[in-house]
Amino acid sequence: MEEKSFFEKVYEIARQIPFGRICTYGIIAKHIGAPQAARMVGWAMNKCGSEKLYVPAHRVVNRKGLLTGKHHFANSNTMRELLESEGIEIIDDQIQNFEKLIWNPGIKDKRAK
DNA sequence: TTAGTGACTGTAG
DNA sequence: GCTACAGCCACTA
Repeated sequence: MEEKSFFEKVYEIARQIPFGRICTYGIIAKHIGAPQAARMVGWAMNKCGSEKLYVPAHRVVNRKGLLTGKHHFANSNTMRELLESEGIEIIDDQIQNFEKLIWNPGIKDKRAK
């Protein structure tokens, strides 16, 4: 069967995040079927940088909307710059209108209420 | 081979 | 409302 690895699933979902939208580790983990394995999602993001895969890790933040993973980018402000270039406002490493920008896998373009 | 770590989340006290 | 603990899977030493 096509049982993709945990990481593969993470990457696939992460790549589905549309422009100007964000997602949380928990949402991705839950979509995979392991809502408590959100830590692995972050670990996968860390690996994706080494694998040189196109994974918008900058669009993945924790449940609070904080850029907890920014430290793993080349520069601490790289993540923020990428998000700002997509029209997302970042203040003090926290996404503004975070709840409105959340994107859920499966939902096409409906803005999360 | 075994043990530890890791960008988190949810529940309980 | 805040703090603390347990759980998940994969990779590295």
